Order: sequence, then C-alpha cells, then structure tokens
Amino acid sequence: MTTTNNASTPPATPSEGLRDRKKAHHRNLLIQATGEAVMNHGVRGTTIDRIQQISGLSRGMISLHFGSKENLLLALIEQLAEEYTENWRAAVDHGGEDPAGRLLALMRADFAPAVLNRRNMVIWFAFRAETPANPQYRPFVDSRESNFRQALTETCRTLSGPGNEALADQRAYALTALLEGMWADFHLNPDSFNRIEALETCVLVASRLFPEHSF
Amino acid sequence: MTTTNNASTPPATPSEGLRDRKKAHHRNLLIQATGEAVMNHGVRGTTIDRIQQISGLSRGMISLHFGSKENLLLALIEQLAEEYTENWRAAVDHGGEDPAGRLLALMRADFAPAVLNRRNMVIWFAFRAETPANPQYRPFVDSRESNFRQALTETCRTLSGPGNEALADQRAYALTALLEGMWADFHLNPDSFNRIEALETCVLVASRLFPEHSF
DNA sequence: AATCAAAATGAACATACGTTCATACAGATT
DNA sequence: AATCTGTATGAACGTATGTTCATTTTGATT
Repeated sequence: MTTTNNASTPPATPSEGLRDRKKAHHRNLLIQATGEAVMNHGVRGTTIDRIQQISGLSRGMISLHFGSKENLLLALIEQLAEEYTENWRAAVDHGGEDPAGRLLALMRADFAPAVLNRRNMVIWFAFRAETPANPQYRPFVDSRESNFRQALTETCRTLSGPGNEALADQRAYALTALLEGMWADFHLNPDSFNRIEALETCVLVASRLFPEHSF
Repeated sequence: MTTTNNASTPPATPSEGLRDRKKAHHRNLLIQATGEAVMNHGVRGTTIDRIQQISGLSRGMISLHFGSKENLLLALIEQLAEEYTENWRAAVDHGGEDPAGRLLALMRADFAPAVLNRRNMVIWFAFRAETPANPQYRPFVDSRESNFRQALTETCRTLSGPGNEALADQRAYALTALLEGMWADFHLNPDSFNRIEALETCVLVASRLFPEHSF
C-alpha cells in the first residue's frame, strides 16, 4: 500500500478488510486448483500434494480452510451446482413469457460453454460416479430433484395444456434424459462433440413431442 | 479325489485339467470381488485389501493373475462391456426381421436387468468418469464408437428410407442420447427408477421420430 | 510313491497420502 | 510504534496402499 488513509476514511473495502479478502481468495484458489486436478487426474489422482502444487499455497491450507480434503471436494461440486443453476436461471429470465421460447431457452442453457465444458463435465461425472458410495454428493448432481427439471416440467405442462399432466411429465422426462445423454456424449467425446448439432437434435425431439408448437 | 482313473482314461476334464479350472475360477473371483468393491465403495475405495477380503483369496493373487491392480480394473470393465454386447446381440437376434421390431428390441435390451442394474451402473459410470484421465477405458465405455450405436443407426436408416441418411443419423443420435440419459437416471435413482416408464418414454420418442411406424 | 512345476500365500517393504501442530507471518487494533 | 490475533507455513507423523518375493501348497507327471 502506497496510499495513506485519512483518519476519517474507512478501510479500502467497506464491509471486509484486506485480511478477509485474502482469505476468501485463498479459499477460492484451493477450489479452483482442486477442479483442475480432478480434470487432469480424476478424483483418484487428486491428492493434497497436487492441489498444493497447482494452487501454490501451503499444504496446511486445506485443513485450515475446509477441515479435510473431503470437504474441499464437496465445496467444489457445490460451487459447480451453483454456477449451473445461475446459468439456466439467467437464460430463462431473458427468455420472455412464451412457453415454447422458455423451453428452448432451458435446453439452450444446458449447452452454454460456461457450463458445458471439459472441466465441468469431468468434475460433474466424477462426483456422479461416487454418489452411490458417497451420498453427500447427491443433492448437487441429481437432476431428478433439481429446480432445472422442475422448471422444465412446468414448461412442458403449460405447453401440453390442462388435463395432460401425465403426458407432459413424460415429455419432460424424455427431454431431461435427452439432455443428460448429450452431456454424457460431450464428456466422452469433447473434441468431436458439436454443440449446434446436439442442440438441434434436442429441438427436433421437442418439436416432435410438441407438434403444435414451433421452436 | 477318491476315485481312481484307469491308465487309459483321460483326465476328468478333456480340454483342461483341474489346475487350469481353478486358476480360471480364481481369476474370475477376483474380477467379481472388484466389481462388488467398486459398487459398495467406489473406485477410490477399491483397495487391494478390500478385494482380498471379499474374494477370500490371498493378497498376492492380484499381481499373480493381473500383474497390477490397474489391470484388474481393466479386466472388470472389459468383462462388463462384453456382457453388454452379448445382451443386445441376443435381443436383436431374437427380434426378427422387422426394422421397427429391431429398434424396439435394441431399446428394450438396454433396460434388461442383466445389464441395467445397480452394480453394473456404478461400475460403468465409475470408469466413464475416469476415462478423460485414463483413456485406456475409452473403448469399453464410449457409446459413439460402439457396435450398439452402429446397429441402432442402421436400423434408423432403414426406417427413415433411402435419401434420408442425415435425418436418420440425427434420429439415432437422439435415441442414443435418450438411452444414455435413462441409464444416468437409473444410476442416480436406482430405487425410484421405473423400467417400464423409462422404456415407454423411449418408445414415445421413437414413435414421434418415426410417425409412420408403430412400436 | 516320488518328483516336478505351476499356483498360491502372506509377511515385509517402499512409497503415497491426509492430517497435525509448533512456528512464522501479517493485517488489524490500540 | 507496539501489540494483538487470526492466517499461513511446512516439517513431522501415522496410516494406508500397491507390490515384491521367499516359502508353502498342490495338481500334474514319471
């Protein structure tokens, strides 16, 4: 710091001091480093040593900030789930009132590079794989109970009209599974995967499921 | 052995002796034990100790039969992939000549309890998760290059008629992704998953993609 | 029955891993 | 400027893990 504060001036940041900001920064650095480690070496290869090397921070930081490595992994998947939710929420908010447009926006959101990318998919599928043995991950990786699925189902109900709830739910089920499958396809073939082709295929299915609407 | 062989009598088993049979049995025992370990504890929790305990065999057996634990894991996913292929091949063979029936048989095969069950899904998704970091698993878990997908695509081409190859491939893409998504749904929700509902949903999509055919 | 060779065993070994904690550092406070 | 307090460090520790190998067992051969 080269600038000096007047006695009357509050600290540079109003709510939190430099110390807290550094702490938060370091915490986030650890999460990012863990994400990179998982991407390049899988969960099995994500060791304290590697996280330490990637982050540049000291060994003890993990225990200090998260208590254990397991909690750090949890923080990572938690962050990923939050980013995912923010992404589709924003997409829907900008989508307008038209239900067909909202459905399209929901599907399109799932292909946004911000969420559908190598790093995220590797992390996503890594945690999904461990979920049966480690149920704490479930709330962050299970699409059944997710708000996304709920939003998609509601949109399908609107599109299907009153009295067709069962059919609407089945259509929503199909679209959810389809999107899941596309993610799996990306995960296994990130190079040859074609976003547009994938999205268009989803749109094709949607338009066949809802022939009276256009997407 | 309480019975004695005449000098002229060949050994009890014509092709291989008791020794070889035991060896093969132990080898398979190790693979099964590894599968159980992965199911209950994930790949991370699948240790030599656990495999040894489950199998009842000695520690050294893994190195003896497979050289390393990594090779044992490979043998497991290899076996799983073989069983999967056998399953849908048998289903198609019994399906008859009708292309629509063949498509239905292919989809139905993916929901057979012999392949779609807790154990297999946990193993399957565990290896898929590790594939980006461990490309040796790819040939056994990637659906893009699989013969199943090829068979499904060919059936879709037949159903779509000549000149519609691009559309047929897109439909096959949709159905493959849909099936993938259903597997993911089972994996995350093995208890609430409903085979019939899932298959019917796939049939719904297929019938909408091929409106001129009935399934 | 004796001999041979392949298979099986499990203790021993080296390494990898996650966690702890005494010490050092650096904002914040007075 | 001095003191305080929360943050950061990294060496040390105990445990867990995969592999090796001398020894034992056992089916096959003579």
